[in-house]
Amino acid sequence: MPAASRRERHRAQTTAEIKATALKHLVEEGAEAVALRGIARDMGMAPGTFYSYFDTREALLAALAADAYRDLAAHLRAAREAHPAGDPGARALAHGLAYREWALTHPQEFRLLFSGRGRVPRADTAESAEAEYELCLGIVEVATTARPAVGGGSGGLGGSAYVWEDFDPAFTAVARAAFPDLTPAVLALSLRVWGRMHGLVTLEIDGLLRPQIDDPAVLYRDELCDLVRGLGL
Amino acid sequence: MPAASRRERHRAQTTAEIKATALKHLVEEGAEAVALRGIARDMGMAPGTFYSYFDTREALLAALAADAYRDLAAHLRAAREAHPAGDPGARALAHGLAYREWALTHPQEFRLLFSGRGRVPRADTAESAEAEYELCLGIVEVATTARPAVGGGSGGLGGSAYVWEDFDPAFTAVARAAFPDLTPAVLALSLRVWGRMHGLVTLEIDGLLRPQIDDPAVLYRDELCDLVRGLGL
DNA sequence: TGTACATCAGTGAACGCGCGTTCACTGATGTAC
DNA sequence: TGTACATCAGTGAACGCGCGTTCACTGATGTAC
Repeated sequence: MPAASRRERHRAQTTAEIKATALKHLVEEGAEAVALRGIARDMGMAPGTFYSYFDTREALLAALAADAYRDLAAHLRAAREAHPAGDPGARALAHGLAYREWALTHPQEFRLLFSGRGRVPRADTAESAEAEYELCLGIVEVATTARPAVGGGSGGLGGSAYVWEDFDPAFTAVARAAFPDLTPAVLALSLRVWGRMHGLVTLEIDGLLRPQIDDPAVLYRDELCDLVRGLGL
Repeated sequence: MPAASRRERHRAQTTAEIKATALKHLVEEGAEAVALRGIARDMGMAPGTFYSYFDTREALLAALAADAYRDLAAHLRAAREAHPAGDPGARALAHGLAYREWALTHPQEFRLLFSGRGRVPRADTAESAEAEYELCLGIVEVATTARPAVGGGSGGLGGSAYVWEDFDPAFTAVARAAFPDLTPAVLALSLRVWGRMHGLVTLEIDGLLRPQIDDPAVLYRDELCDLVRGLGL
């Protein structure tokens, strides 16, 4: 592969600058405030130039979303891996705490990823779908460490019987490749675990917890501890 | 009180029509699509007329949100009251199922209430604050029925020690008036219960569950059953 | 190494759109005597 | 009951804004011979 040409390097650089400028607007004012003209203005370029780099405004937002997914997934993985594999409880707890931490420090990105899909860009490229999967796989990793009690014991996280057909084939293929011991029950459990983390965090981000309780952190930690206990870790 | 004048009746009627038209747009296209000019167009009136009825676009959205809160709270209460007070487990389960049901049948209203506060109108009138409280009180009602195990037993939903000062005084005043036996621990528990219901429902509404699991209803029901069991009901 | 051609980032103007809000004004409804 | 005045819903035009996207064109960078 030959060294990147001047054009190629410049192109990559400008693409990055567009994304960086867009991200600035996203962070400061939210996704609706990410406007081609605003970005062009900030960069001192003509509005039309944008279309040399992205097909459409949606494509830009999709790119930002893919980046955010990767960033979040990396943050969660780092949190997990700060604890030894032999202590799955600590890893699960760390993952959960990191989820809230990232959401609080990146509220607009969090909203971009999780709020109001349909009007916000879907992951269409293979690249961003991969990033989305990676996030789920992190939770699956946590769930796979759960102890037998999970199966349906009266104390643990019981549930209905699940079979592979209940899930998206593309996703299960990836998940089973990553975790050979995975069972449908554990996959279902993963989604429930995600739901538990997501509920309190979303309520807090959207300002629905704050007015009523001073310190949502304590509440969230309690919930996570319960969760870890429920997983038998 | 004298009978409403012709003007008053007409005013009430037009206000209702504006809200109804706005709601139609909200339901069909989302909150961003609720536009004064669009509403005026639909109603065959001049754009400026709107300002005889609402101070601003935000005020209209706040009114819609207050209505939605009331509707949701009523739906949940009806679900609870379909079961006898002597069966708190059934009431709790019904409340939880009704939460998802309402969200699925009113996704845009659900988003209006819970997504991206800050850019969406806050409840500013005493009226809409009341509607917001009512929703919380429904969950508190569920939580107050929880059995002693809640206190911190290893099997139930344990947690940190909470005191009244951890919560918003205005809210606790209302809540304690409604439920004299209420303790800080139960109030904290209420918020956690809300979080559990909210997490999976939000993920589903935002399309994050669907791609991966075919039938989120089963998952959600499992989660609720676990919750009810955790509450000792 | 130098020339001829292709590529494509970037320009600047324009298209067409819809929005929230304001304002001077008309005309019907309500009120006071 | 009738007249004089106040209220206020409703009009229609305008203000000023920003947006996404397209298009004919310039000029620099890259490629082939």
